[in-house]
Amino acid sequence: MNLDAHLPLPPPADGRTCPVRDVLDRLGDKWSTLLLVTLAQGAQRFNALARAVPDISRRMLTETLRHLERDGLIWREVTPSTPPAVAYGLTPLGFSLMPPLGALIEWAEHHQSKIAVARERFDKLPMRVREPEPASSVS
Amino acid sequence: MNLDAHLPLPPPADGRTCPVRDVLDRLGDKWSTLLLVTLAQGAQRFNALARAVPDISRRMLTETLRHLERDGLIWREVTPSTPPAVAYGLTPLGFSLMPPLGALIEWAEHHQSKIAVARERFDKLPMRVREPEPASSVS
DNA sequence: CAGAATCCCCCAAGATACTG
DNA sequence: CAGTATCTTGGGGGATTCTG
Repeated sequence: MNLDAHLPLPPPADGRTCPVRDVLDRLGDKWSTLLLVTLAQGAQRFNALARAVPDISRRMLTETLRHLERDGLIWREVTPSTPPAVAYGLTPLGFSLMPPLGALIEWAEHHQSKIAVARERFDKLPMRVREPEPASSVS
Repeated sequence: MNLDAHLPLPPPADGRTCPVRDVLDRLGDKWSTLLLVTLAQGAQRFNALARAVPDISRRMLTETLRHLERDGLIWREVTPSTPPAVAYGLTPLGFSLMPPLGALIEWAEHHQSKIAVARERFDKLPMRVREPEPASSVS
């Protein structure tokens, strides 16, 4: 398998100036991915999103949506009625993220059982199997 | 675009029991992705990894490697010589993650400029453009 | 309805020092 | 060389309360 074809990372060593880090860090926070996936099914209003992701606090919902909007991944539309209605949806840029993101999610779904097994095996290891005692033939 | 084809998420709303979260959370931490990508170029020894990723502390390097090993994404091989030599490399499971992960990285590289522009635009917004004063026609 | 503001806690992660 | 052990801090994120 040619990995370079998949991993054209010019500066993989430098973490500070690497712009890829910025993007990946965002996706790595607790709610961004989940919200993007939810919005991929269609534009939603604020409370609809809150219901779709029950365990998110209002604060984090607002904050995460703000970040995603800032990055241009979602749009925000205010209908100034009373009470106001605010809708969110994916931008074209946001939609363009879906295929790779979906692929990653599919990978996770497809291999979750293997990972669970690996974790179980690792955890029941006697803790010193990985560190074989240094042959005590010293005396 | 058919998003369901990319996003077969049975329980997208439940965050606690969703096993996809576990996996994605790991990839979302500060060093996992970078180490996986580095190891994709070939197995490396501990200090070689430390040199390849200069700004990681030894503690985080050890800890992140341990997590990845626990998840079955990388293997760890101890050669009990003096001084000991420990090598790390991707397992088949780890390699299987590379295509989707590489795709995500490519997406990030390809769209970083758009994101940068979006952020700039957002940040120079007068802060109240997004919140038009509610038409006070309520009487 | 859609947030803003505030308080608080936990832990990821850095720095430093020691070891087989 | 390849790690531990300990101390410390920033900020991510929860709970709660207030408002237009």
